[in-house]
Amino acid sequence: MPSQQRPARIGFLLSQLGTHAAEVFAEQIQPLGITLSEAGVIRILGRAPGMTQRELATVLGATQSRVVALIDGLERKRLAARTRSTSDRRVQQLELTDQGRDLLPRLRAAAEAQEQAVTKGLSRQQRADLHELLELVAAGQQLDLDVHLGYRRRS
Amino acid sequence: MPSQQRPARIGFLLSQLGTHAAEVFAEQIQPLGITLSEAGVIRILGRAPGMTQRELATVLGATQSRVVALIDGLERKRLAARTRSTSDRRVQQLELTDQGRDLLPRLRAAAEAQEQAVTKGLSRQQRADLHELLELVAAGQQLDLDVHLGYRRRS
DNA sequence: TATTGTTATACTCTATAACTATA
DNA sequence: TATAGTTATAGAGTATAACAATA
Repeated sequence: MPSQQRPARIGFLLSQLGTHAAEVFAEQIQPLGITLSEAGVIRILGRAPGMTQRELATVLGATQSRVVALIDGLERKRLAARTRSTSDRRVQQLELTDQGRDLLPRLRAAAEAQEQAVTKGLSRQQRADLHELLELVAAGQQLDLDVHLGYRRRS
Repeated sequence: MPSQQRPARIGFLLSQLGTHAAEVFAEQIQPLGITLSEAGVIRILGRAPGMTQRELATVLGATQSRVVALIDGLERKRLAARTRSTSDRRVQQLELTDQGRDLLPRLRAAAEAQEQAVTKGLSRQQRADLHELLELVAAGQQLDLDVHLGYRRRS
């Protein structure tokens, strides 16, 4: 029997299960040779090719210098590429390479595997209920579900 | 309309809402002058005074050197104290100071405020359902609900 | 020899600010 | 002047490994 005196709160459970879910996903993508942050960028660029670095920074909630480092890494891995915009030569437009695009289905498969692992032991109905309630919580928090915030967690 | 093509999965929602919940809690404790990690340590020491550094490392899933830094910080803030064990002088036993113990009710209040903020917009019944489902997920993942894992999230 | 804690060191993620090239 | 991106630098948090004191 642990020393827990009262039942864990929803906020605490969310925080802990969220960390756990991210760890499970990180394990799934580990064979792909990319980090969680990189996976997030690849997913975003897969959906919105041609995005500028500043736009990506806004979507991620990250600084521009962080985006520079992130794209540097993806370029080194030949997964993304920068192109100077012809209309405004200050701007870098971002694209996935063919190799980067090849990762998209593998990221979806990893997400599916994570989903199975995390909801292990829940019935189909329980999964549906949980999904609905989490969407409801997200709606109440005005969160943009299109963005992965995991890496922004602070100490 | 965002570019989301399919509904967010439970794993993704958990990860994102978990980060958000942690951020909300971090805001709540910010006036207390402690970090999330420190709040976790204070909570643990409040429940299990006399714990050794190695035990704390195990509970946190952190390294011993991380615990050294963590306790150094709490000692500097006069919130925790080390005492050499008389039976085994290699061991440091950890205690909260009076000042550290004074934080316990304030941490509980912060957790309560977080809970209200995160579950805003849910009915009493929906909160109960969500709580039950999250406990079920946690049980399936063999997580120790006594420990805050947030700071272990990797990139 | 083994264990507890500590220190030294390094790597990643993050942020701020100074800098460049363009506009 | 203002903006997009870059570089330099610094501060957390994390990990590993070498070390000191004690068992």
